[in-house]
Amino acid sequence: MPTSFEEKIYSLLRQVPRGRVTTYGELAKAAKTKAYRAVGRAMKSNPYSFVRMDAKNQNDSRAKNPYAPIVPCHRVVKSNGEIGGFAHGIKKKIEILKKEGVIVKNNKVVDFEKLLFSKDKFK
DNA sequence: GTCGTGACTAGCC
DNA sequence: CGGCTAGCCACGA
Repeated sequence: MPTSFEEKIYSLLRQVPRGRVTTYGELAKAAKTKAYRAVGRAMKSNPYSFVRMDAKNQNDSRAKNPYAPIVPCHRVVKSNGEIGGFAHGIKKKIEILKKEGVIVKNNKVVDFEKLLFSKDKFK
């Protein structure tokens, strides 16, 4: 079970559309906390981060995109645009992002500032 | 209750 | 650019 803190982070993170990215810092601010690190921690320990590689139910909208975790933790990057970490491996994270239209070069998001989903865009 | 750990950040050298 | 430091916070042992 996610804690209330994690719930908050996840609900915020789910607002990030595909093709966009956000940062640990932005999430923290949006959640009105300074727990940058705790945000990262929530990612690695969240039970919903698992990527569905094999959606059986084709009616499931998530089935169209094999990389559709309930919580899109791959859309979270570091504040300077670098990729950061990922439970399934940095490489995989980059792949997924690329699939969604986010180009990553030298471990950094291209046009990071443009793609950034800043805190005032959260509800 | 305390302690260590970390997918972080910002500042300094 | 790389490396180190001090803050930061939640969580599990």
